[in-house]
Amino acid sequence: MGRSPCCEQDADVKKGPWTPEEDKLLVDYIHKHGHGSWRRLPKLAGLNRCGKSCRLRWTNYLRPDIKRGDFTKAEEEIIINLHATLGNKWSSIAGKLKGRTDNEIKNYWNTHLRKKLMNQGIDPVTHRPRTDLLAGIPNLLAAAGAGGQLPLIDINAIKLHADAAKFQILQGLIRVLTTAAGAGAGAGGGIDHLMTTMLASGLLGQQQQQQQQLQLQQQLLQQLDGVDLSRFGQQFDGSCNLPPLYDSSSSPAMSSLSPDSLLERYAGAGFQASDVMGSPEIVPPISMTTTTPVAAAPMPAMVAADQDGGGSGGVSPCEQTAAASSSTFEELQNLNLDELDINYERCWTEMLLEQLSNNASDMYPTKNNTTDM
DNA sequence: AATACCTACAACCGCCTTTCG
DNA sequence: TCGAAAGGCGGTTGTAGGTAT
Repeated sequence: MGRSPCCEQDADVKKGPWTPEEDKLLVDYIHKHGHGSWRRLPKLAGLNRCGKSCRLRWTNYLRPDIKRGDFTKAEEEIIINLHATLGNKWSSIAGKLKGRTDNEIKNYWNTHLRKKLMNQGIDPVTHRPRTDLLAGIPNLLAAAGAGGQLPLIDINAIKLHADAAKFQILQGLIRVLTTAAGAGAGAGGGIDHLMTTMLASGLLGQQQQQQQQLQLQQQLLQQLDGVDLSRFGQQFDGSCNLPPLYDSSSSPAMSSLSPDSLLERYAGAGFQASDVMGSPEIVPPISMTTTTPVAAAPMPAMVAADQDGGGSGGVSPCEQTAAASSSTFEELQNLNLDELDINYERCWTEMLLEQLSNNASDMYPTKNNTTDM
């Protein structure tokens, strides 16, 4: 049994935006007498408002120590770091940012930071890389099986989604390094600055844990050394405009693919991906009859499967042609993200391949997914 | 110019915890 | 110790201003 609202008994109290006159009455009264009992304050101050409304107006807007204006980069970093630890404990977060109210931080999170993280490929709830880009694939394939007629699947779009998922994992890590490096230039480097920020924000207890994570990020940075990231045509804080997985405008002859062949193509063949990342348009679907693969580097999960003796039992076509291929994604794929001891439960390739193979084997249980292209 | 839609933010609501007689 | 009042908190809503059609 909850308490009744503080002003329920007085239906005549004013609601809505405060006028400058009301603000002045409230400020003048508090400067003279202090707020005392909030419930009694409105009557004493000559305001037709409920005490709770007066308290909120004072604490969120009129208090003299409130800092107005845009959030700084450093404040953003602190909010993001604290949110990763504390969750939606806005008042606790506000306690670490002088002059900012919980309400202001909450609003800023909901309107700016949440979207910013999403665009960077980071789940704003878990603060880990988003996996939702892969989430639609099982439904897609299930729909193909249930309907009896295979959908129009833009294979290049699937490839693009998968690459974007991987790319966003990189973005998440790179973001930490690049933003910290920019803010802390000349003061001992990005990592040092990040540590300083964390110390300042009261996260001393988390330091060692974070340091371990930073070491992993440094490993990544070493692997990125020499890769010209500007070639990918993406801003690290920008969003990826991904094409739909279905291309409804395509003719069936152009793009109908069984889950089997989809799996084969995705896992074994590789694609000419050099144009994909920089271009927002849908790449024309690959025809079923033009199957000459232009291989990118082998995906680690598939190489591992080959080594286990399953599948082709030998060198895959993509490995045979990898040396001659020229893909924008080669450099990223060669990063061997999967071998990094990153604290993600599963890498993107495992998730994608598992989803694809589960659906394929459900629909075609006896078929063997060998690459024979 | 009118309308619809979107975004940001102030304010409100309802529940929970703390305080106090 | 108990219950009501007061304060605190997080989620949600309302609204003003900006932008697109």
